[in-house]
Amino acid sequence: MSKQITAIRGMNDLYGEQAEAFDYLVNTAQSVLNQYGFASIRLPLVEKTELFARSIGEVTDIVEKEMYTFDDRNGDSLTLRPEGTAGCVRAVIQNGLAHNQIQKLYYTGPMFRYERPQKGRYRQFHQFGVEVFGLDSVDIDAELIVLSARLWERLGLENLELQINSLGSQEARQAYRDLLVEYLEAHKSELDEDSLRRLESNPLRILDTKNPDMKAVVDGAPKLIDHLDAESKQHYDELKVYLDDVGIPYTENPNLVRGLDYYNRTVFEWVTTELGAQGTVCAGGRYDGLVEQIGGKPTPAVGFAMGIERLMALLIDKDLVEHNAAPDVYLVLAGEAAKRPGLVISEQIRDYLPELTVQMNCGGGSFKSQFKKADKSGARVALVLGEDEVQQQKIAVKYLREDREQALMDWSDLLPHLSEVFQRALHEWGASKK
RNA sequence: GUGGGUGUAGCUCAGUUGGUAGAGCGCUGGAUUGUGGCUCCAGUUGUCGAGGGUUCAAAUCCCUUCACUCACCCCA
Repeated sequence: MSKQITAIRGMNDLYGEQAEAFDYLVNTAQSVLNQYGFASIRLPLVEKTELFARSIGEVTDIVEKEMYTFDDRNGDSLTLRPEGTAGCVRAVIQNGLAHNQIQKLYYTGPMFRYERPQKGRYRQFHQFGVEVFGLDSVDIDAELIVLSARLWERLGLENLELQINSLGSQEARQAYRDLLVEYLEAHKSELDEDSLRRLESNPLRILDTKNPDMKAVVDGAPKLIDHLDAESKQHYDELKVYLDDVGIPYTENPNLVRGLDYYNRTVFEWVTTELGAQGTVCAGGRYDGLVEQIGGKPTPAVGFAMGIERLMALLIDKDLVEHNAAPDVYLVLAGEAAKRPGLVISEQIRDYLPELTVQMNCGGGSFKSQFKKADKSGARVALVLGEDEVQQQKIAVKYLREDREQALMDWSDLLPHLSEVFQRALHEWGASKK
């Protein structure tokens, strides 16, 4: 026996309940976004490596050690996208979409990061991203938060906490960063190993530490919110007013920073305590400088991304997935001789009553086991097609889960009666169910 | 990259102080039932994650390795 080929670590097959949850989530998100007038954009999975280096930040962990990077046959360095914003911004610039116009876009698909897998974190994971270009004022920041809240409501998700913060302008943030480093240098002896490393790479992230021993140091640190530039301060205050207006509760988290370099001003996260360590289910913010940084004209921009696997896990845990509708009709074939006409008749039903879903039993099985399958499928009625001694070339409509039959008729009579019989059957079934 | 836990049937797992494997679910067939739901009977599948070692004998003890999983880190 040859060695079994397995999937790549951290890249999972989704089937059954999970696949259903995935599709349900994406479809629902899409429908909400369409409701808000956002348009779909489909983007490549592979981009030039330089794009991510320039946008995400050269010294982030993502770029330094988590990207799937390889050489194309012509020697270009390419990378499987580790996130969606960079590619979206590139596409918007390249296609002139931000030229004196506003774009409200959404996309979904796989992202790739070489990380050690754990709950809610995989090497191939999926995001649903939303990006808006060309709007500077805070009402769009608010709309993004509001529409995400509506999505949670549509999905039936409760207990998601909204955390907000402002990073200020690039300049204010830089100035604050210097101030923070100065403070932390003075308290270097109290810092843990991770924080000492971050002091070099990304000092703002020290504020976000999970180490309780660091609480005192972090609490004593200067707050970014106290060092915002005036415009950002006003922008942030307005955001809170908008959120109050629509009645969306939020928590101000002064330690909420971003792993990606390009954010400024508004940042927000929807978090849950029900998923273990990976509690952020949706995160985003403003990135006004990024378009220019990647080579476009200065264009304000704001967006967010949802982690599909994490939301899926919540939906499944709470049994919130709206399942695919059961078939209306399950075709039971009594005897070998019924197989051939079975296909013909099931197609005739689909032609005649295209709104019905018809599942045909294929591959045989005993009469009894076919009924078991019919029952399991959740179908409303079983259409029994028989050519054996019992059925004698008759069609029988049987109500599943009820002690009711049945309209026997010859095959040749099927089509004229089909509509009437089914409609009556389905109607009565529906009525009895209520 | 670091640390903990776990690998036995398609799934969930049991397997006592070492004696070459079991249950439930599922699946298949049958009995009963109003040709399906409940009940009952029968059948079905394993290189016990992989490689090596100790032993008369290893799922069980030792070493190595791989995979899964949780946490750190990172992040959606």
